[in-house]
Amino acid sequence: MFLSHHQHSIDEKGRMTIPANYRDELQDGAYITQGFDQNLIVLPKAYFENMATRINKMSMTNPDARQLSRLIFSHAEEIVFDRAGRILIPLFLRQAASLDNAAEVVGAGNHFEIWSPELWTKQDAQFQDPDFNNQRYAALDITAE
Amino acid sequence: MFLSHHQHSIDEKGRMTIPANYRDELQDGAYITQGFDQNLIVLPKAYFENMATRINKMSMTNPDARQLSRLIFSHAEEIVFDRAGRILIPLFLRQAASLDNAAEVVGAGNHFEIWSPELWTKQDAQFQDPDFNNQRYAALDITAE
DNA sequence: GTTAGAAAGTGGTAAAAAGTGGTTAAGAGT
DNA sequence: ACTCTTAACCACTTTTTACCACTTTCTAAC
Repeated sequence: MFLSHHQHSIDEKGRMTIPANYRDELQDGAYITQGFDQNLIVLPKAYFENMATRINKMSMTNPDARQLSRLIFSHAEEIVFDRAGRILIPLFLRQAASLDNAAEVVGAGNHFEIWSPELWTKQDAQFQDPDFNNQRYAALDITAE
Repeated sequence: MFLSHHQHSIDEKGRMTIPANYRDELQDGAYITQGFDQNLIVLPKAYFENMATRINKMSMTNPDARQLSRLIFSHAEEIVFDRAGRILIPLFLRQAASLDNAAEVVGAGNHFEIWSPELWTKQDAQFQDPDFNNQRYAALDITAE
């Protein structure tokens, strides 16, 4: 499970360290692609393939389905680690997420996201607003059992 | 069951001792995350995973689901004890709860909370006011069975 | 009530791991 | 064959984690 969030640097080559405690879950392979909110998403292989299957099942006559398919697949790449636990983020993905020389790596349960620090700061600020949180949590109906 | 409350210190590294009689219930693992009232909450593993499963089932194409997922997972961490029974509270959580060098550890039944002493004092003062208690809880129904 | 023992809480230190920057080697393309 | 790009490797710095030792508080027995 991908939790917490960490700020890491991106060097001129586009290399970024993946948090050490995330790497185990990516052992069997992983993919990076464009997210829905001007961010990037990284998914373990099994999860990505599951998603791919579902998208492929959608009707090709549905314009939205075609768009979704393009968004995910044409921007996806398999992830490769170097010895120091870094991955190379392709230039087109860095541009898509407005990434420069730093990034926020954000856990999201079964996957994690990569944000530009500026955009993440805005996003995170919302989470400090109690009213906002109450509304979101209400959808969950948290109970002990 | 987590009962009573204790004031403990937080050192420069962010370490805080968990009350000895709380530790047994966290034996199988636990998570710390942001609470609703400018505090932190600590949940036993089963409780947290139950919630996580529900969130992960939601569709990634739903913007609200994505928000909720980020809110919960990016602010949560698994708890690890050192030999002295302490946990490390990450800086971003300490900031979210206005924690400095001391904290109030507050039992809440199936989980417990961590408060800044100042905020807890305010909260606690309300409980000493009979009128406040009477009005506030009238709508909630508590029966033996 | 006093004292001894044990447990809990706190502070500090050293070893290990994580993260970052740079350099060299390999390979593709011209 | 040469140049440019990419990827693997190496070395350093910083942070983190595990361990150790001390002080205080609590418990229990005398």
